[in-house]
Amino acid sequence: MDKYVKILKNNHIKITPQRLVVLEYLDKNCTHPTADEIYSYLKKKNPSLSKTTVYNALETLSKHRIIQSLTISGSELRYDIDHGMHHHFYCKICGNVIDIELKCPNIEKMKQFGHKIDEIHGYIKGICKNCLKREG
Amino acid sequence: MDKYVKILKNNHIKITPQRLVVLEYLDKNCTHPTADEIYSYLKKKNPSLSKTTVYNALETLSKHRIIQSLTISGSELRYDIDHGMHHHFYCKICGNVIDIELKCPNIEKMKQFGHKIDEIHGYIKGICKNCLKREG
DNA sequence: TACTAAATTGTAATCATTACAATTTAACAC
DNA sequence: GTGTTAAATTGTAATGATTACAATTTAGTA
Repeated sequence: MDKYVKILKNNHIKITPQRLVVLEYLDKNCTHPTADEIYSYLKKKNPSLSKTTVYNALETLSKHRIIQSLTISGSELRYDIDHGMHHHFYCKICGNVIDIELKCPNIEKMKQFGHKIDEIHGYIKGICKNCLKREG
Repeated sequence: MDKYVKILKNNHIKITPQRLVVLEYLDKNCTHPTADEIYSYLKKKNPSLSKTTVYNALETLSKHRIIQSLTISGSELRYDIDHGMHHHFYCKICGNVIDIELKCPNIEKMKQFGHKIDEIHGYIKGICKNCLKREG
């Protein structure tokens, strides 16, 4: 069975072609795209696709923890296939979001506060390696 | 000399009453308010205050690292006096943002990636202690 | 194959933030 | 103190991401 069909089935999510292409896009493009970037790309091969559907699919997938939304840029949400704990770096110049493969050693300590923890995000902001080189 | 005047002077920021009240508000209210919350409150005693001015003041103060903006909620920016490294907890039910006084032990490890690091944000999302109690 | 709840679609609305032009003011020189 | 000027403030209009909603279509099941 198709990989993405299986993921939706396992999560008891109704299988639709729209959800499948959104999920596939996120699985194959680790660029942390915005909803609009996903929509614009998929629209080419799926002309009937609606942007609202992309938003709906992203919400459904997020709810089931298949993907996660990143608030790192502050002006729009970006999306990421959920592949284990890692952090993110946001470059203020080029706007790219880069995975930072570090675990958070604080997770255990968080428990002491008594809140129920669902998500942990580590956002680092600055200027990326490439932009540093280019800008001198 | 007034505490807030001194902060602006030290940062070579032109002193205006609008900037002073915004800074004072953030210093005295550690509730991580939105621009609109700051504006609404200050407007009462400063009827001529414009929301654009609040945004401008927040941007100026952020640029000089006197305050920082939090992208934790995803739908609006929240502001915080910059009082040393700490994390933030966002309650998905009541919307409150709570300080989490934990240092990030990863800061040293970040250097290996070669990016210039300006800001580090630790965002934890879930359900806060109070909402857990209330909702059972 | 038919049924039904749920998903998709397109349009319109919302809301935080930014752009911009006109007016006012802080800081500085005299 | 007064005059000058660049910068700040103000109000309005524009932008842009996201959400609301109603009509249509469809996935999953009997």
